Amino acid sequence: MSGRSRNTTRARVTLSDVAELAGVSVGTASRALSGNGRMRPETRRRVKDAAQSLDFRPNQQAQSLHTGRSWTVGLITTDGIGRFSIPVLLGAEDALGAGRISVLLCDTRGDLIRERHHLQNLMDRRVDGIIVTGRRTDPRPPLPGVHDGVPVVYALSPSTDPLDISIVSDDEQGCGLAVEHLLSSGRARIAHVTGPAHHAAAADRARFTERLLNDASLGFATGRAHFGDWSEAWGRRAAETVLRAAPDTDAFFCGNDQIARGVTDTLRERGVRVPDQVAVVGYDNWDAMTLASRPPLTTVDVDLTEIGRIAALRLLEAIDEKSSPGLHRVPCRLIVRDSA
Amino acid sequence: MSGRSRNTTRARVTLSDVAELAGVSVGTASRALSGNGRMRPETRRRVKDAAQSLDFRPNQQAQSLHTGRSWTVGLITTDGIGRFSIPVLLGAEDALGAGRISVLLCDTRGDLIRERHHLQNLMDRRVDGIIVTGRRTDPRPPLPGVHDGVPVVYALSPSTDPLDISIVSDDEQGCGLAVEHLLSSGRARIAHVTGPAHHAAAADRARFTERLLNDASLGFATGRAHFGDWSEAWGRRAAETVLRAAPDTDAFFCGNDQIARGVTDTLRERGVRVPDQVAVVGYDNWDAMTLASRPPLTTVDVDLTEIGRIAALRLLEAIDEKSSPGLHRVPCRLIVRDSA
DNA sequence: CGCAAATGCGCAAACGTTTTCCATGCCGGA
DNA sequence: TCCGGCATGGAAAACGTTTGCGCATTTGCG
Repeated sequence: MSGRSRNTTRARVTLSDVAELAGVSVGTASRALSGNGRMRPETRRRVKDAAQSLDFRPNQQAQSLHTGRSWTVGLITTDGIGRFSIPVLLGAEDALGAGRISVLLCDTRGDLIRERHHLQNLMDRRVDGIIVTGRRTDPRPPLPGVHDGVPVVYALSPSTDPLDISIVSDDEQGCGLAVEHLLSSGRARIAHVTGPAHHAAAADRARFTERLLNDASLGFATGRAHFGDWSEAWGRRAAETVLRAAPDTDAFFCGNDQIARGVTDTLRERGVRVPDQVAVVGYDNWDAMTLASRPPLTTVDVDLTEIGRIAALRLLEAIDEKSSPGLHRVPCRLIVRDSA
Repeated sequence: MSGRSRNTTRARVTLSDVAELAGVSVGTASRALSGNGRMRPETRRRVKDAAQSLDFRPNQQAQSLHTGRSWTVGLITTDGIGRFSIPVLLGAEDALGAGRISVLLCDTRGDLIRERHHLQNLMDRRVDGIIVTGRRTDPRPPLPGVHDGVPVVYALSPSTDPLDISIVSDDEQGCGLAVEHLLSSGRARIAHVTGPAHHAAAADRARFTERLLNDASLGFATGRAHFGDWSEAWGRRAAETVLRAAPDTDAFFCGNDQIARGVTDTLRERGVRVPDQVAVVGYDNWDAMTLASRPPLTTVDVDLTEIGRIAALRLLEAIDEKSSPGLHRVPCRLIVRDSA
């Protein structure tokens, strides 16, 4: 056996090795490989063959140093990396990875010190752009101290500055899908159970839903939205409350899937048939909840991956100076299962 | 208002700007800031002051080009970025970010082509090391074509090559915790419900559990482990089966929390009191399942964050040539809640 | 066949650092 | 007074690319 360890390739090959083998200068070799400059086809061939036979790969650091582009973007997630930021991240990585751009991951865990530190690091590395994302849909203050020419896109949590580029979910349209679906299947006594009132996701959805019901000359079955937390336990409790306050309720529209599942459990245990007697619609389309629920939940899918993808595309535009500032809303989709 | 957009700082400052302001040469400025070389304290001060007043930050790309270290590691996740790889990733990012090392994220989505592509990209960027992680605990073939001197650590899914550095969860010890807990609380008719037999996580845990029961002169309550999938629905069905086959079963040890929750639901609906009559123990400590379950689940916590952290530390060692090859097992913890 | 234009390719600067080597200038000691 | 040695800091090479410039050499056209 050779002394070289397994799974390895030979030491690093530089452009000058290629040039030497091809019998040309480094400059020519560079132009031959990049396609720039005019030269005899035969020369180009010779260089390309040399590069191939040596398995040459250009040193990105050297390239970046010279061109000023690092082909890297920073992805800052503020609220830990969780169920919401992952799909966004995936969508972004997908759109960026299609080109030669890589993603530097930074988790700030909601800590401003850490955020500044990571930001500084990203600037030092000369990233071409930055995507900021977070768990909550509440607006967040813009990143402080970003250098000129480094564009930033906010995904999921928009920036408070309307001139920044932000990509968010279209909650209003999402609520529209749910309400529409319930109304068109003949429901008219709709209750709304959701998360904490101080979360934008809860407050906004409640507001939109109320307006939509009003537009149909209806209101909440219980006269108000029920704010609590995002848990199944709250869903279970709230369902009891609603059934007591408005026994003729024929539908629950819930602020997320966990609440919806809790509601469904209470209904089933009380012998209320879903969806025959009461319909239930969730929000988020979280498989682990919607599929395990009995019956599986009809829900509003916030297309997080698409949000990430669009954020990445917008960032690429901005990097190419084709900026398009402002807020962009990504539509939701209704996933119809058995609960409504 | 100035023409400069908000939230920005002045154009990039280089070391030569600093040197000029301090009235020294670039070389001297470099030494002054890095602490290398001897020089008059006053000169060093002058340079440092200049650097500070200009808000100088060295260009990482230039540094890396010269020193050969990129202060970057690649994190390849093979199975999409999911519930299991996230905490690993977080732990790694945590341990690495403490230094000046950043993480380049690569998601291969189980595609070998994509894996090669990402790997190539990481090599081109001259990463200092690579962490490979995946959703499954099944061993995976080592990364092909890694250059000499670029260490690789496998987290969660070990490499099939025992000479590679792999960090995995200690399933045997984890099962020990669960079985121990059940036995010491007087259970003796223990059933085991778990995922697909062709998943290492399922097969291993079943094997370990059986051995542990045998050590206590016991066996599975139903005489065998029950393999299915990782879902609640399977847990619900399996519970029925077990209760029919061995009505005197007094405990369920489940391969994950979803199955455990399903089991618990069936038990409750059949009027079996948990944990009074039958105890239930899950695996993974997935909050969304364990806390929403009624009662909340006692479970084995696979310390994924710790796995990520240790993987990062091992990688750092390997980068500094203090390699420690082989498999390393991270112990689990038992989280006792109300179900057992 | 001669001249201008086009083509092909090498040279060297540049990107922003780090580091090696070397030239000062100053000290003390002989 | 002269010299060795040390402290200080400058010049320049190096890392591996890209690219502007200019010199040959070929080509085109009259």
